[in-house]
Amino acid sequence: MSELLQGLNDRQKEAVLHDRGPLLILAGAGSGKTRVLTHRIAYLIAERDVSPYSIIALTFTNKAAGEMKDRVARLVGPGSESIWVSTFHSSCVRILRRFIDTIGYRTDFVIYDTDDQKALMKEVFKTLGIDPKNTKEKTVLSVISHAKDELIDPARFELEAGPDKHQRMYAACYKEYQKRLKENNALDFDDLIFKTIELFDVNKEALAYYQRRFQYILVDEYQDTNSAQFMLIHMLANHMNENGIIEHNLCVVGDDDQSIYKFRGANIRNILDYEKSYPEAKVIRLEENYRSTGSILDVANEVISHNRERKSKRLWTQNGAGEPVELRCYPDDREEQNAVVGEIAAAVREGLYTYSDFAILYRTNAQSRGFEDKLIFRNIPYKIIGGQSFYQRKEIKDLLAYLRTIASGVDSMAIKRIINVPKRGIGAATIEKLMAYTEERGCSFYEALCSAAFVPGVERAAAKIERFVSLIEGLRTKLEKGFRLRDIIDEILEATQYIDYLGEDDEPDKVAERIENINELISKIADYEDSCEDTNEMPTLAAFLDEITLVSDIDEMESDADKVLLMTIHSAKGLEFPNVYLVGMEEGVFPGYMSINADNPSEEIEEERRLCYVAITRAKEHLYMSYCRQRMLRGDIQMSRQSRFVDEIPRHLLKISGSQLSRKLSDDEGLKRRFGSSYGEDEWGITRDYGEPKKSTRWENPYKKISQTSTGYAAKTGGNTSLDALQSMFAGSVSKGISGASSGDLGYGVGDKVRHVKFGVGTVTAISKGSKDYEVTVEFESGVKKMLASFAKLVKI
DNA sequence: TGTATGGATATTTTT
DNA sequence: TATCCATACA
Repeated sequence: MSELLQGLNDRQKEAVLHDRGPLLILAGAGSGKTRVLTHRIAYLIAERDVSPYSIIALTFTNKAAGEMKDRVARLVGPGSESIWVSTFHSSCVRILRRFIDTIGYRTDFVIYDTDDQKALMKEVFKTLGIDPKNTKEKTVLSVISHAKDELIDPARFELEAGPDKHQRMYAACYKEYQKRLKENNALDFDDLIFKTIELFDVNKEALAYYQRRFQYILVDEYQDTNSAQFMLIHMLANHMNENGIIEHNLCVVGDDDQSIYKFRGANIRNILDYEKSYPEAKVIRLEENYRSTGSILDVANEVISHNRERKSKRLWTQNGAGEPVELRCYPDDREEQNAVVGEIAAAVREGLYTYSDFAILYRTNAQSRGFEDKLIFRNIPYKIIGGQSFYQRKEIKDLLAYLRTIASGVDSMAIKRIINVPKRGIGAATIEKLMAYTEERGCSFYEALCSAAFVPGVERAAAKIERFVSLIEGLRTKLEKGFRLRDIIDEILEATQYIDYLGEDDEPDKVAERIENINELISKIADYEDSCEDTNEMPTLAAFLDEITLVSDIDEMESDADKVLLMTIHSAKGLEFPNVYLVGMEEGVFPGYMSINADNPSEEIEEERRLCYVAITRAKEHLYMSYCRQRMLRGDIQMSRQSRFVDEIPRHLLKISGSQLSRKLSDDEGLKRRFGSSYGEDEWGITRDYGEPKKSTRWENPYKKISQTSTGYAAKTGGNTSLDALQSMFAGSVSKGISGASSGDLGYGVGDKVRHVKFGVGTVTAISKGSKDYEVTVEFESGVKKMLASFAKLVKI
């Protein structure tokens, strides 16, 4: 027997051994599907003489792709590099970089992220005279995105829009938006898939080339594919071999119970109807779970069994029952946060677990805040996944915009982002005029910049623009000369004095963090260049930019750090943790009120239930679910009831709070005092009275008050001690007021009496240096005013 | 050109 | 409650 089959169960073996033809693997959570996929690939190569070159494996995340690549490499050894293991999007980029010129784009196209899309849509609104008050860019963009998911192009959208006013407006936006993307030689994320299909439609040779090449296609997380991705896969799989037979060597792996991305266009019918698309398909169910205890799986099975639209399946394990799943009820969200964080602290203190053994999962990002406060307060290292990702940070986007500007000749979005960052005195009015010129001449924005001197109305800014253009040109020359990318970045920082610019506003704390981020970007660039050296590839700016626009937060998660992880359930998909706290199990939170009040509640609730199933099955050893009697929601206190998903779990499967909680926390006086020893024993009868929620407890984040007055200190990084926080905050407020008073050229200084045209006589209390002007604080009789020196026209008396 | 401020607005988000 | 945006002033 091949050693590739060792240690696999019968079902898994069957999946690995399956020869030709369509295969659907229904892989329950934790059933070892990555193992099956990687072993299948290895088996094809080792035992069936399939060339690595003719295998493609498609995933949704870089993380999944990376993992699979590593594991296949270990199994296959040299030669595994020629297997395409990548995300849908990167695969499409790769294809398009080679062939997109046949559908009218240049092969050096740029990829627009959400911010770029929004900015572009803003311009579309302006040209079409759409009032952004009545219509939001985001709404239109999501309409367009859904259209693209369904492969509806602007022309067809218009056709189908009919007489409906809104639809017609969307159609107009779609058309204009697409036109502008093309002018910028840009594609958005959805286009990457859409345009690949368009390419295959138009350019049959290209399609035939890839069909011939990819004899074996494997797709991970198949339940999350949308219609466009479905089409793409099926086009590729529709290859007729030399005997005139279409084999459909298409192996898809997925779990309909874990389909949680409907809102992003995922079409659950793709997996439910796989056998309809391919009647000859073989279906294999992987139901043995290697991750969780029996107790956890019992709960998961119970919850998901309430869904109607699903393929029947029941997870089981040889792991043994383990500890029962616990359910807790807390008087309010604050108590929930304290209890969870306190318990983690206690468990680590006792040496039972390390911080990284714990994950706190919630339905909405907003719920992370409270837990974060408590973690900071107790000085527990943590990491919040999601929210603002690294590449969305201002300083990173700015620098990337410089790189993009250098890389592309026609992408205007990037230029507009940085043309006045740091401030160069090129304002909105100037840009407006340049845009008009662009429109008139049919030239690109950059070309307009180059001939700024001839653009009507920008004479005054022309010199400044020229300086900007020569900066970019200089950088381009360096790039062409073969300078390393890391040196180019240094060059940019140097030439623009970017660090100084950052220092001008924001608290010192934030500035330090931003500089930290910039350093991280530089080391990422260096990493990229080094990795290219290893593989003998030419490091190009374009390739680097591709790589990072297609990366996400969770891809970057360092698994070695000992930190408590906090994330939404969506982000947790595919991950596992020894101990999971599933918090906020309340009607209105989870399932969210949006799904409860949706037009098609049953469908939406089923999706939420799948989400719940995903959350439960993340836990390996312990699962703690909790809910609150009342919670602060959008400003006011809301009463809430336990989630219907909790109702769906038979009582005997749950350990409902009780003694263990209070015993565990006996050294935590705060909790003990508040809850009493019998805290939480009465969840099901809502009898016990917890009294009025306390407005402020001793667990309240002590910085909160201060932070509001000192322009909002917010600890974003994990592991800050409270002392650090206080100190840096103090430093921040001090340096804000009195520094930089060396301003002799103003004709007055701190302590001088001055006269203002409108406010009369006052005393200067502070002067601080802005980008190119001084900010003067003056105490008038009518009150304290802050003003820019050049505007204030203050006269010393 | 920058900032202060009021008003609207508030799931989830692999790329 | 907090956050994001467009608009009004200095």
